[in-house]
Amino acid sequence: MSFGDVATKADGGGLPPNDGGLGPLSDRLSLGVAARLSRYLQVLTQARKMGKETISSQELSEYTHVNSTQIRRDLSGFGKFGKRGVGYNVDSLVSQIRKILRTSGQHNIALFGAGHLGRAIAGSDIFADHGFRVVAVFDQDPAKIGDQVGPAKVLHVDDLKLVVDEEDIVVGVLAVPTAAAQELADKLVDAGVKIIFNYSEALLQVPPEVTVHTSSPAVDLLYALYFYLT
Amino acid sequence: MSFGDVATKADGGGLPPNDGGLGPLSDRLSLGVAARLSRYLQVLTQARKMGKETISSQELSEYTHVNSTQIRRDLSGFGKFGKRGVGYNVDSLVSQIRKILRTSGQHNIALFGAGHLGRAIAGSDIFADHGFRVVAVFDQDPAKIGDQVGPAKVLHVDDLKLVVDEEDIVVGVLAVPTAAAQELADKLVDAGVKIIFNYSEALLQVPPEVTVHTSSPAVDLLYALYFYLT
DNA sequence: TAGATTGTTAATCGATTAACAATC
DNA sequence: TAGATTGTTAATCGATTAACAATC
Repeated sequence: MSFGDVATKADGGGLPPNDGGLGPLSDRLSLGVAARLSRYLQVLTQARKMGKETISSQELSEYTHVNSTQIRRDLSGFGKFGKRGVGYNVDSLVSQIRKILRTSGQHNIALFGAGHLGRAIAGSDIFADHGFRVVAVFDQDPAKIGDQVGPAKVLHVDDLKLVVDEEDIVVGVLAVPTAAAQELADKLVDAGVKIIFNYSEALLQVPPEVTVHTSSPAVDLLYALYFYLT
Repeated sequence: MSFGDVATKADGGGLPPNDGGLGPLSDRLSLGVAARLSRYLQVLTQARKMGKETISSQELSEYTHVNSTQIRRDLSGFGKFGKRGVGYNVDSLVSQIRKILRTSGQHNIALFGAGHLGRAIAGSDIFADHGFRVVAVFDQDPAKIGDQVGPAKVLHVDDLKLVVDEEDIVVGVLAVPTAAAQELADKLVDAGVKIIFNYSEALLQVPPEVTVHTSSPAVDLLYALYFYLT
C-alpha cells in the first residue's frame, strides 16, 4: 500500500555512491531505520524517566531486541552522538532522534470510544510521553457525552469535523467495537485525519492518502509463543 | 557497495539446489517469516469472520503492508496452498499457518490488573480469536478481589503460582501502572511464566529464558507520523 | 478461451554480524 | 594506564522487487 511505495522511493535509484550511509541528501529515512529510531526513542524516554543519564548500545539492544552493532550504525549515520568507553547521553540522544524523526513538537489526537479501552488510553502516559495529546474524545452513546475522560470531555460525533479543523488533528484513534470501526473510520477520513490507529479487529478500508495502523497484541503473542514452543 | 560476487554465489554454491526455499529440514522459522505469518493469520482470521472465502496475495498485501510477492514466497515455501487465478482459501490457509506456527491449540494466559485496560483486554475478542484464553485475573487492590472481569473472577496475587501451575499458563499480561510492573513481572517469572506481555512503560528486567514484549502504540504512531510529515 | 493470480526465478538492496582500531 | 564502548569496515544472509510462465 502506501507504505510499499515509500519503500521503493526510499533510496531512489542511482544516487552518488560516496554518500556513506545516510547523508543529508536522502531526505527520507528508510522504513526500517525510522521504525528502529522510534523504538530507541521509546526506551530512551523511559530510561530518562528512571533517571538514567547514559546508556550503551548494548543496553539499548537488550531492551529493543535490535543488534547493538546496528544501533551504533543507525546512530552514527546522523552524527557522532556517543562517547567511546561511556555510551550515549540519554537526554541528548532523545533530542537528536526527535529531530531526525521530525517529531519534536506536540501532536493532537482525537480518540473514538469512551469505554474501558478509551479511558485506559486517555488516562495513560503512553501517548503523552511522546508528545501526543488527546484533545478530544468522541462516543456514539449519548449517555456518555459530557463525561470526563482523562484530560478531555466526551463530545458528540457531529462535532468531529469542527474539532479536527480547530485543533489541527492529524491522528485518530479508534477504541471502539469492531462492528462500528469502519463507519467511524469513514468519518475520521472525512474530517481530514491522515493517520488512523485502529484498536478494533476490523479490516479498514481507507483512501490511499490515509495510513491505518492496526494494533495486534495477539499477533505479537503468537510470534513470541512460536519461539517458546520450538 | 556493489556486490558482484553475490551474483556468482547465487547458484554457484555446492548445496542441493532442489530443496526449494524451506524444506522440512529447517526446523525453526526465521524471525521475519514467523512475524509475517502471524500477521497474515491476523488478517485471515478477521477476513473469515467477515465471511470471506478466498483471498489473493494482493489483498493480503494491502492489509498487512507486506509485498504480495513476498507473501506468495513465504507461503509457497510450505506447500502449494493457492489456486492460480483464484487466490487462497481463507479457512484452509488459517489452518495451514496455525500448523506451521504450531499454535493450533488453546493457550491460557494470566492477566494482571483489573483497571480499565485489564477489563478492556479481558472483554475483547482480540486474544480469544487467536486461541488465547484469559483464565485468571489478578489485582493487588483487595477491594477488587472477587469482581467479575470478562470471563474470570479477580484473584489474590498469592494464588498466582498455584493457578499458573494448575492451568498450565505460559503467558502473563501486565496491564498495571508502570511503577508496579517490575515487582509483578518478578512474581510472574517466579510462578513459571515464560512470556510476559507488558502494557506498562516499565523497562522490565527478566532472566534470559523469559521473553518480554512491550506494547508500544506511541512508537507506531511516531513512525506513521514521520512518513506523513515527510 | 480470456482474465486473473499463483509459484518461481533472478537481481538488487538492506539487515545482520563479527571484528577491531580509535578513543573516552 | 586499563577497561569499556563507540564508530566503521567487510562479509554474509535475508528481504524486496519485477517479471513471467504455469495454470486455475
